[in-house]
Amino acid sequence: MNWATITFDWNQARAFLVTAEEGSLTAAARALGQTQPTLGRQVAALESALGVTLFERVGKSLHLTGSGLELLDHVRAMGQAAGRVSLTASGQSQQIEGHVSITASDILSAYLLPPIVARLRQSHPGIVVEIAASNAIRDLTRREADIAIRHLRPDQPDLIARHVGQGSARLYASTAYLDRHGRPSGPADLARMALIGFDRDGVLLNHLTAAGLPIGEANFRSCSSNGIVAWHLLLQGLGIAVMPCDLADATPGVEPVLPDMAPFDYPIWLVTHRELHTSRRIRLTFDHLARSLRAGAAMAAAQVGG
Amino acid sequence: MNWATITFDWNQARAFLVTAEEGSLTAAARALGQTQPTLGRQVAALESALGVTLFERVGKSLHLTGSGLELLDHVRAMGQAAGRVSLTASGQSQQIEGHVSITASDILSAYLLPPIVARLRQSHPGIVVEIAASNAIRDLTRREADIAIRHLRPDQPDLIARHVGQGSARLYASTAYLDRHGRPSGPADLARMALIGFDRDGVLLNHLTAAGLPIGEANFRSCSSNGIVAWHLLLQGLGIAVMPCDLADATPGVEPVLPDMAPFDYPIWLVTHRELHTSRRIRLTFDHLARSLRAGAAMAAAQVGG
DNA sequence: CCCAGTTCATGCAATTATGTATATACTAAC
DNA sequence: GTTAGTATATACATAATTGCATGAACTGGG
Repeated sequence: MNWATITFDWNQARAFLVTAEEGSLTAAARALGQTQPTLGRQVAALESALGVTLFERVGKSLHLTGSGLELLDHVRAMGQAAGRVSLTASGQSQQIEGHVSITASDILSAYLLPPIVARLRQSHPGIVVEIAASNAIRDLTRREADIAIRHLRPDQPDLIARHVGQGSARLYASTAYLDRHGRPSGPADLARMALIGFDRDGVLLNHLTAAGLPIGEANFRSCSSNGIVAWHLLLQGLGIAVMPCDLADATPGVEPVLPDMAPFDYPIWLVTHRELHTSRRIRLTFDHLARSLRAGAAMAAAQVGG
Repeated sequence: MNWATITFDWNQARAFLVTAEEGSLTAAARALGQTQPTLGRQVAALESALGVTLFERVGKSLHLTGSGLELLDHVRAMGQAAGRVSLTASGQSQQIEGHVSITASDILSAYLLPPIVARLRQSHPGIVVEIAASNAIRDLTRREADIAIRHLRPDQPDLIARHVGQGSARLYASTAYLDRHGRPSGPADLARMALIGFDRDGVLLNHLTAAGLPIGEANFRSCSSNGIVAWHLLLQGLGIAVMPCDLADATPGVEPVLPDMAPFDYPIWLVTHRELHTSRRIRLTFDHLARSLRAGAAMAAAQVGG
């Protein structure tokens, strides 16, 4: 191998990659945790080292040149390989100390995970947990998180999934709202009531009409893709929403709507990347989450049953 | 993309790659033009950053751990992508100033290229030429040289080849040797004479017996894979060797053996990588070599014919 | 036209990495 | 056992890189 050809500065290549992908030096600096002057100098140094103009400086913004576009392909390949290095390294790392990122829906993140993480950090203070609360599904194969809590069984072969239990959800509203608008005695009464939705694309609507509820788009008077916002809309008496039983049942001033209706059951899956499951630190977190969620789901099931 | 995962130091990754491939920090430092302490610190820093032990320090030598082996695959992919970056960059570079490496057989390198390179450097002082004299075929796809002079038409599709003429070779010996051992009057007389070979694998022998010469392994009394050494063995009167006509005919004290025999003709191909042919600097060198070699071959052909 | 909001470039101080020289440890051969 | 050869670790002075603060230039909106 002719090593002389790869003696350009690889960190400068990374600077170029992130700058090109993010669109500006400032954004790249944000993404990499460096500063804009540093990135600017690194890209300039790479241009000088390779003898190629990568960006055209047209005042404010940087525009990729044709040469830059050609090079970007290969630098992107470097980046993907670097990602695999990082993934494999995390998997191989047998240290307990270190960073673990968990992604889950915002409601789960806010109301279920904190006590679980607290116990984990008590028993293993070296583990630094980052919770990425998001209702968008993070791509574990792109390393957007180490562990994900999902409600669908993942089908990608390079992911490991464990079914840790069943969650239940029902229709809830605040006592104030029900006092004002009356408590529905059967599904038919819902037609005239206000519902709080999660999104605009009607997934929730389809789900509810499939359960035989006589509602339409007009029933959704407010909505938020953020589950916690939806929860607070409910608390403020803006209407009826589907909420996890264990959260709603434990909240004073909130009561189930149509309590005799069967709850919606959803599975809880714990998912991680196959490579990461060999990491002691991540496996430990994974197992702790599995135990805690299983216990929590059992407790919630007991609550619902009782 | 989650850039946070690739924020480990990529130069440290390169240090690990070259150290693992070369087998020691010292060798890696040699290969990269750095020093052993630097490489040692970079590898150690990478181990610390990734939380993985890459090498086991058993006294003198470093042994890759299992984790290191796993990671090496992906770091190697980074290196290959880096090589493509470098290749593409050289191709995209429109600068005349810069480095061009040429590989050719040692005889060609020593006796034919220097005046050609001298003229090139006179007209374009910014071009720094490196001549890699080697009878081993360098791999242009691995960027072991920018331009190669070959005697076989290359068949790889990503290489560009131009046929720049025909070279001629004959059997030669020093006048001193022929005075001592007599001048053969026909091919049959060669059986008792000393030949100078290029290598041990008999390629030359096959070539000569195919031409109808009655010789065997026993005729090769001396040999060197280095063509210049073989040439000096000839000059010292150690026997008969196949040599390019334009070199031998221009050397006093050297005369052809069996001058009526048809010369061995071999093609001269100029080869470069498809990517590099878009580079102004390399294309200029390529064209200069093509012109010069074509003229040289024509001149030599005229010499042989006359 | 001006102004807020961004973005890239530059000067300077502090940090960080690098090379030189040297010490130490191991292997192989006589 | 001893010695030459080779490899990795450490101390310190030097060189390079980084971040901060600031300036300059462009975009879009009122």
